[in-house]
Amino acid sequence: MNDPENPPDEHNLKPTRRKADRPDEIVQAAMEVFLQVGFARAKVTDIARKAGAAKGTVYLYFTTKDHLFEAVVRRFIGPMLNQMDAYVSNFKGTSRELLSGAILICYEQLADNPTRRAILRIMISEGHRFPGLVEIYHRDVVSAALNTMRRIIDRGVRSGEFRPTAAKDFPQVIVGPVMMSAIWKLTFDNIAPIDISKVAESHLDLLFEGLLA
Amino acid sequence: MNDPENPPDEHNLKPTRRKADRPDEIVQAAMEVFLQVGFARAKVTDIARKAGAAKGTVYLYFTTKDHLFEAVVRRFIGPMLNQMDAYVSNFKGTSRELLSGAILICYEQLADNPTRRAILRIMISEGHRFPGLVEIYHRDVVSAALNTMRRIIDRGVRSGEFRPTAAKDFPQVIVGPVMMSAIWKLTFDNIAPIDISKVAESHLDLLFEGLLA
DNA sequence: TTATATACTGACTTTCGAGTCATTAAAGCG
DNA sequence: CGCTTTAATGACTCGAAAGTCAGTATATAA
Repeated sequence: MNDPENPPDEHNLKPTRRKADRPDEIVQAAMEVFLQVGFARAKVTDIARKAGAAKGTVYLYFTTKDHLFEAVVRRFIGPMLNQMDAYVSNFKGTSRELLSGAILICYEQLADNPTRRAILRIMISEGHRFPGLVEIYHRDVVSAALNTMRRIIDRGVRSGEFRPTAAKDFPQVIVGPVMMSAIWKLTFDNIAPIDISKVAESHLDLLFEGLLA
Repeated sequence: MNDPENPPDEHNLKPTRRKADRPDEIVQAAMEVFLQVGFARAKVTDIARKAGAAKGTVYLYFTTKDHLFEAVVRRFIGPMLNQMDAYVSNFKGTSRELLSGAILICYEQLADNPTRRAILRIMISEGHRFPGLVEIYHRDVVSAALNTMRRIIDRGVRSGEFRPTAAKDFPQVIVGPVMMSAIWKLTFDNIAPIDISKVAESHLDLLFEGLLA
């Protein structure tokens, strides 16, 4: 390919695409608009304007509003929880500390972060129209997080720190309050705001110690 | 009223409104359609057809699609958790049993019931456009349920059965897994179905006993 | 039976926004 | 500088669905 006498694929670098980053600008703008008004009420014109372009430009890069939507979701799902695995793998302390940390990361990643919350809302409200996206979200985010939880619980059980409970089979129970917090922020926060860090604290206490005296 | 010589307020009963129950038929039909396709993609014509009427008829009773939507939500929020209070008030057993029962009712009412789940989805996805509805939902459903939880926890703490935890201040933590189950059913159930009764069981075990050995 | 009021209808009007495309502007290149 | 290719534009088309209303059907009253 990089045969010197015969400049390889001459279009590669030279044209210096004036705007190779237009697509991402548009995706970014689209995310903001979807966040504010949801998919159905988002106008392509508005997205374009926010990206500093005209409507036609959007259709230069995305064939359809639906496709643009897909691109947005893929783009923002991607960098979601690489953090977690790294954290878990090289951890040395007790399983309690480990699980606490992991759960706190979940709060940070899902409940605290407006963009991630927006994705969640989108999945819930627009999900049935885009089954492919839901699948990706499930695999890359939900399932991934739950599996991490499972691993940690296993670690704790094997070390004798944790009781062998059914929690391993239903990590949903463990992260349930995180989901609750995210939904709350999305929906009820202007009526009755909650302090996520306090919720998290209470969550961890209850999770480990239980409610009984 | 059947005074022959001077018919009192002649409009009152006589016309025998041929269809006093039309509005409710329409609301019912609207709920079904909203449940299937969401608010934005629901067509008034479809709602009308499903109610066995023509589009014009809908606008005879509801000035706007938005108003119809409001009517639907109000109608279905209403009879949501009267069950709970009755249950709690005349309960005699241990607080653990009481709380277990209350939580199971929550699962039944929110996670198991398709209509209630639909309302939840609507609140999450359409909420910002209808702040009044969210407020009602919060007051009549969410806040009501959380307060019941608080009362039960208090009862348990006073009787010495429960530890005095911060859970009383954040009952969200306690019902979090219920919310998670509802969302799961709404969003991921065809990818990875869950058995709600098993989730509930695991939830209760963990809640009372905690995770630690 | 006729007159009048009420319930209902669905063809029509209007609005709105997704998607197109002829045109313009700019960049690269000899 | 022209010539060509590529990026971008926004006025326009077109379909879809909300909302209207003149007209029809049915019931009650007289």
